[in-house]
Amino acid sequence: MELSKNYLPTIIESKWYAHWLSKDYFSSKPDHREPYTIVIPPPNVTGVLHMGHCLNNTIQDILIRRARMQGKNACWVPGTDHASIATEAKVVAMLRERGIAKSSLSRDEFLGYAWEWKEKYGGIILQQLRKMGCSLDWDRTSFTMDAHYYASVIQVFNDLYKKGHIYRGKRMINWDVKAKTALSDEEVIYKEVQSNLYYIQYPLEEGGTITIATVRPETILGDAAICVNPHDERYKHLHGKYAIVPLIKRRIKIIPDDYVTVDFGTGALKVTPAHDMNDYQLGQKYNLEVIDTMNDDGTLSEAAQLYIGEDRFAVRKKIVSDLEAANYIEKIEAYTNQVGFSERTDVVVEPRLSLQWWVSMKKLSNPALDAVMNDEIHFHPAKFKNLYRHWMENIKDWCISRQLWWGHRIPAWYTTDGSFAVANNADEALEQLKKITKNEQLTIEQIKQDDDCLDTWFSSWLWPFEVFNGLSNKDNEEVNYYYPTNTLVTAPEIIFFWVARMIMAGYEYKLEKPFKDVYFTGIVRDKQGRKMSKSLGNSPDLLGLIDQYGADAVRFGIMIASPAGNDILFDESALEQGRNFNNKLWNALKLVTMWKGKLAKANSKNTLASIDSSTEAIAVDWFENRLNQVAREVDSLLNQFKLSEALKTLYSLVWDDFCSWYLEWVKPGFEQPIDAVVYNKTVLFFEQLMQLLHPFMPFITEEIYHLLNDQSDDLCVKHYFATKQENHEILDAGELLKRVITAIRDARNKNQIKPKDTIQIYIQTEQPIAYKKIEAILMKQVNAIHINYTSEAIPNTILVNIEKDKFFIEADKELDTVAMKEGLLKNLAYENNFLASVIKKLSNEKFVANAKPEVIALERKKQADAEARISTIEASLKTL
RNA sequence: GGGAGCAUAGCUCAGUUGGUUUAGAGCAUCUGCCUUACAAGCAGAGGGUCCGCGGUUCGAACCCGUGUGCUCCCACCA
Repeated sequence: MELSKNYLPTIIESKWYAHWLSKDYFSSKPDHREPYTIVIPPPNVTGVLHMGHCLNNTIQDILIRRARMQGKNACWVPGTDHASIATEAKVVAMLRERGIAKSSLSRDEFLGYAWEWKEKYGGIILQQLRKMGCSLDWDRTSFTMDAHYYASVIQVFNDLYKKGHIYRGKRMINWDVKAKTALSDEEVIYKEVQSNLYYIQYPLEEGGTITIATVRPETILGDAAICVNPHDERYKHLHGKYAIVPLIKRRIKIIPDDYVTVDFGTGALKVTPAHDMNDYQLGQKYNLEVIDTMNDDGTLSEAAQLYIGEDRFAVRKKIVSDLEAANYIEKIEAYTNQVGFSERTDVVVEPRLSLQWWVSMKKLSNPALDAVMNDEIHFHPAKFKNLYRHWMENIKDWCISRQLWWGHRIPAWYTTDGSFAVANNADEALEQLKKITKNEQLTIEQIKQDDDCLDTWFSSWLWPFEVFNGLSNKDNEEVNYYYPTNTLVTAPEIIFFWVARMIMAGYEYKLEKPFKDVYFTGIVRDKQGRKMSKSLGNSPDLLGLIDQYGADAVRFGIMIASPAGNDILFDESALEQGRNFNNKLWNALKLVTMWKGKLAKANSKNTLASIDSSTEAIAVDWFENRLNQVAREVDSLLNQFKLSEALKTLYSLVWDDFCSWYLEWVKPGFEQPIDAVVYNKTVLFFEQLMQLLHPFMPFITEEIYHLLNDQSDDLCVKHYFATKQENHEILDAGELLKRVITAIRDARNKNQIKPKDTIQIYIQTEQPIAYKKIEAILMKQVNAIHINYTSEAIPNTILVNIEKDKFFIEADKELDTVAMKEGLLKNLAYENNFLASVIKKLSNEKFVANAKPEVIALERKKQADAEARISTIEASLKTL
């Protein structure tokens, strides 16, 4: 079969993915084997694949494919998250385009549209994962609003309520005025903003004024007090006196409290309990009136008295000009401050007082904190333990209600008089409410379920067990087999949102950790180090990249640049490197398959020792040892989750050791046959390399595996070969050969001997046997026609020193003795300096007295070796 | 404001308990090659005050202190 000039991934990739699926290789059932389980961090059902997913899922696929090849029962569970805020926002936007307002729909009608949308677009990201080669068990595809999942969420809510961990309370919360919903603290992103600091004079009741500074002048309509520091001499005479709020003329008290900083602004703070977290706390302390001047959409309410129904930012402008007109503004300063924005809708968050559902975290968090601190759950890299501890030790209650329709509806029912009951369904709630209200006549029509939904994370924290129906069908065979899962791969950004909470839910509901290892990936940034984001437009089109470079190249590119826990700077040139690597493999395949037609008959013994030329025996022996050595290294790196390093190591093994050295060493001369034993060994090595690489680059490795040898099995499920302990003598012999070849090639280069010009080599050595063995390879690799041995220097030749041995290169060429001398002198200077530093060390009595014997022995050897090299160089200089 | 982390070649990073490290790799750069697998390639080379300063030690890229610069997390002083 004719192989294409370059590797063409597209057809090959879809061919193998379809083949693997048809063989059911990715599906897993409990059996006698050791399980290896990963649950995917479920992407938003609205999501499309971006670089973060690419990194994250490539890592998971590497781990899963490796486990599969280790003979474990690998199970990688796919799925999506209903992502309440994000999805609801998309559906609302879609409806708006069709000219439908959400407010014109009933809840059921809206949910109808939402499900329709989910069915149509919800699977896109899962299809995209197939393109990347991800070996997920598609039969297990889960969704956080599947019927059993929904039921479990409701059950957990009921259970935590019964245990007293869930309560309903009025609190200051972060309010998203666009989505009209509460946000948890984690969903607020603070950004630096250029604001103004307005200095506003409030008239004092007894005459005169007091000036306060604020960035939010529109909130003065809700002012309930002015607060000053008790020790501030400027205001001591005003404690307990009254000031008048401009424009609306409300009378407010001046109170002292340590909270106020003397040297900020004017040292006087206006207190607006309804619209600021800290002011609210002051309000509680001094029993101040809470005047909520804002509606849920960010417009001003009746309570504001002025500008009713107008937007908060419009009002800010208006009130400033009105205050200026009435001479209340003393001055306006430019001021940079941090303002909270909604993570989902990017509007300025409004602190707002509201009645919400909460989870009390303290008790739930204790076992989860311990599990990570005593390494029952391992974090990779471990530095995230600190971060985790800090958050867990200062954990605050979790606001879980969201004013949305898309999600798990809060299972609480209310009567018109405000009584409520938490239950699994309306009927149960009715029974409870009859008792609570002591009204046996209460009917189901008279009670109403809470309109709100639960925070998305309140469902995703059950993911590691509920994908196996672990709560809805307790202790079933599957959950018992697969749980706890092995590795969670996720971004450090969601360590609190999700990781911490899964650990809590795991201990609460399974009495067991949800996973053994957590691998935190870095954040994918662009070349300039900026985070990839839609608004910056710096996220590349992943599917476009896969089309352009191939999935294997994309996987390679993203992995080669991503050390564990460090951010990765994404650069398309890494994908080029990946593509080039694929091409290199492809060309090596072309070379080896070319040999197939030209096999020399293997002799009867068919063993390496029988190969008539010792040349190939050495090459084969060396590479076999090298391959086994690296296979062990890679295994150890992967055990430590050093995936990037493992890939780099394999890359170098394939490119340098296999292609640049080994294949060149065994390559037969033009039109010459290759020994069958060598050929078979070479094919075996190539297969083993493909095995090692398969988890990283599944497609090309599978293709090459089949093209090499027409195998009936598939690499995807083939178990790893057993590695052998490497022989260091053989490895050293290989290294020596490489060194000699490189040094002679360098000498050829420096003396401008054309590649086609042949040379003769004279070796002066005490160990000719070592070189006899490698003569043939050496000649081939440096284009020498003869290798001779000599006991004395050969005049008019180029000299190369390797340790104590000398190589005299005879070429049909004028020699540049000046340059050679310069080179030798440079070398000599280096060696002399080195020797001096060693001697200095050895002549230090304290060193000899204190250092370990093996360290001293080593220094002595360094000295002897350096001295030998120096005398060799000196001798060479004399011959010039 | 509180905390964590990082600083090694032009770039991205390795460098295990301090001693085969006057420091390695990939990419980029330079030189020579269209050598029958591969120019998306081959061969070779150059490139570093291990952020500054001080200390511990026989010995420091590594440990300690300090300064500088960067990144992230938490808090959110109006």
